[in-house]
Amino acid sequence: MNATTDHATPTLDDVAREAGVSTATVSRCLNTSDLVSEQTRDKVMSAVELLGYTPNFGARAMAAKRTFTIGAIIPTMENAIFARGLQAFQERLDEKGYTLLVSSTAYRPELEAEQIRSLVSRGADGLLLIGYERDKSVYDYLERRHFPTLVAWAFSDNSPLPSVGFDNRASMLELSNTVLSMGHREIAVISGIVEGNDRAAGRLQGIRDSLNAHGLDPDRAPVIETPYEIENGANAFERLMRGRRRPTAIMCGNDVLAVGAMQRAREMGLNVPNDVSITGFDDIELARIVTPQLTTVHVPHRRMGRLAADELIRMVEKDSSGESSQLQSSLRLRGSLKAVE
Amino acid sequence: MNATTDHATPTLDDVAREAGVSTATVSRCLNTSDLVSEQTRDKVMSAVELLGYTPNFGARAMAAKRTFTIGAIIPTMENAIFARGLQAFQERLDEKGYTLLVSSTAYRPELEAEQIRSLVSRGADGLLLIGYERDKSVYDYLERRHFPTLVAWAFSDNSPLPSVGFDNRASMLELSNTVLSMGHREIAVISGIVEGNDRAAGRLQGIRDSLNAHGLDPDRAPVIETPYEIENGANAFERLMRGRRRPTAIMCGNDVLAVGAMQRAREMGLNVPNDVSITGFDDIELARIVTPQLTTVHVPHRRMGRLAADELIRMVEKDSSGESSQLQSSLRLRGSLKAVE
DNA sequence: TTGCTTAATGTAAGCGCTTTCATCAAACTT
DNA sequence: AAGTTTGATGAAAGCGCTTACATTAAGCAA
Repeated sequence: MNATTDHATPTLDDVAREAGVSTATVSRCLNTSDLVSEQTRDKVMSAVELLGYTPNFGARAMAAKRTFTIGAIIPTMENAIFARGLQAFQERLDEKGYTLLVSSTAYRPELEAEQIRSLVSRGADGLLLIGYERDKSVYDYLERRHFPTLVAWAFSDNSPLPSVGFDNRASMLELSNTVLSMGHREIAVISGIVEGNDRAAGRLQGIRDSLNAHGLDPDRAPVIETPYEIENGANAFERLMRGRRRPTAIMCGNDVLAVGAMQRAREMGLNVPNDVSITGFDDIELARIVTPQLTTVHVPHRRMGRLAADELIRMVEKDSSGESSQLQSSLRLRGSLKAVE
Repeated sequence: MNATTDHATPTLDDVAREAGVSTATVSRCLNTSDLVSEQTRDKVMSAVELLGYTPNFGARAMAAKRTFTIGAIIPTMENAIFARGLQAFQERLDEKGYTLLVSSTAYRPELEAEQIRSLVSRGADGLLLIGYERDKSVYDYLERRHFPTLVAWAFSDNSPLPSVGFDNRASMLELSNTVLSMGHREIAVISGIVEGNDRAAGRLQGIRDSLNAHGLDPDRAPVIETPYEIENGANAFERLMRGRRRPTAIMCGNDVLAVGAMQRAREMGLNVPNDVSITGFDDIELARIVTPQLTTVHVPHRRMGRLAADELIRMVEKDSSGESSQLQSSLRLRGSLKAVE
């Protein structure tokens, strides 16, 4: 049984034998090819080609203690919230010769620790996490191993890890100020689940601070917390509109909830923005697809992704112990928000 | 320097030493724990806990030749086309103790071969691919290794691999028949890129066959091929509507293109469906978010994902050499399609 | 010519696991 | 009591790589 008819996956040894050199030489060809003479390299590469050889990743990782793989754990892949930023993150990693491994917690923060372990055990060289709110034990685990880890989608001065993101509270506060300046006084909020999610909490706090600053009692504004799904936004909208104090503006924790709200408004025969104004957060593609277009907070997702990739690679390659950077968001005023008459 | 203050990742050896047993026993605890006495197991588990030990995936894969990991390669993660099906696929894998590794070709089929190699080298036990149209060398590579591989999102009798999917041509033919039966005679098509994409090709062929069956010349219908992105759908729409023969109905290769078309229609001041009817394919969430709602072909994505997971696991565990199954799609007639007056 | 440097390659250890096989004590047979 | 089975554990090989170190041949200076 020779290598060509053998059904097992070919190994470095097979290649070495086929090319008539040692395994060390084959390995050098594949990794540091300038250490090998051209003639030998050709021989080896032909053998690689002939056998259809692909290096075994696990073996390589074990021997080299390096994988050129970065892990990222995001709360969801379902909707587009993280898509653009992650795409940019990935593109930049690719450019620099790294591979991205993504996993999702499906918004169950308790799964994160397990997924971190999984990515670490798979040999990831570094890790991207979303937001800084998580169990201390997770930080301990990463700390103990000196594991290069970066936080994105949130920025805070007292994050235990370097972060690349924006100030969720301040961004939402700005939007809320605008809403109030348009004469709205009956504000309702459809928020993401705040527990374990600093971004959602920050956004909600932004609204409360804004109300406070305008002399309104934040505790009087109805708030519904619900997971980021279109259907949930729709249901929350209906509940709010059927409530005692009918809001003139509903501020949503993100665009997904806002789009759900708009959908239900249409189903209920309510006109946005004439009967009620609706705002979102993130400025995903969806925000400009709905009718009317959605007023929201634009986050520079692509830039955030690129910056995160650059910084994380710097950390992995020991050129940095992790620098944080803060990005600015900006308002996008569109048809779904209208001044009170 | 003992294990507790040591910064390196703890290994099986460390655990064994801490627990005062051999590495074999620790390994057995972690894998086939019924072979170990309760007393020993407790000792070992405490040590695992204490050290924060996580097995090294690569080493484990190398020794066990098994990873309980399944790879999937999809054309894009950007839009929601594959999201629902993949989600169901993943959920079913999870239930059965497998982990999913996803990578995307960003609609560049030439990247697929490389990604397959990457997943194989990472030790995937099986592979899910989308559609059956790909270079023969890819099939050879998989064949040579007897690598368990399943095709989804397409069904064809002569696929070189077992497949779980639906008949793209027949599905689109049915929709097209409906459009024609509503009196439309000036049909235009916004198709995905056909080359290297059997699903897109099948759908286009379905329209052509339908036209033919109705005594219309398929070659007279304008067709624009463009990648599946909202913006592209919008641009194609504009070109078609500014063309010489203005269509009364535009059939799109998927919902993403259709939504783009609807968006541009609105921007151009055209009313859907009064000025022009628009149809999609896939029935993703977006189809019911736009105004008017989109007429499209509903594909049972979740069921496809689950079936694919079940069958692939069966193949991996050698209980099956791969059975194909065909799913039925169904029409969703909504506001974006209207009969010609 | 001799000795020294350099380039190209080989040898072999070791990365962290799983698993076969051997060992040994305890628990049964008869 | 002697032999046999059973259950729990350990020793060590080997999975497929990378790399430190050793070796060899070639090139060069003096």
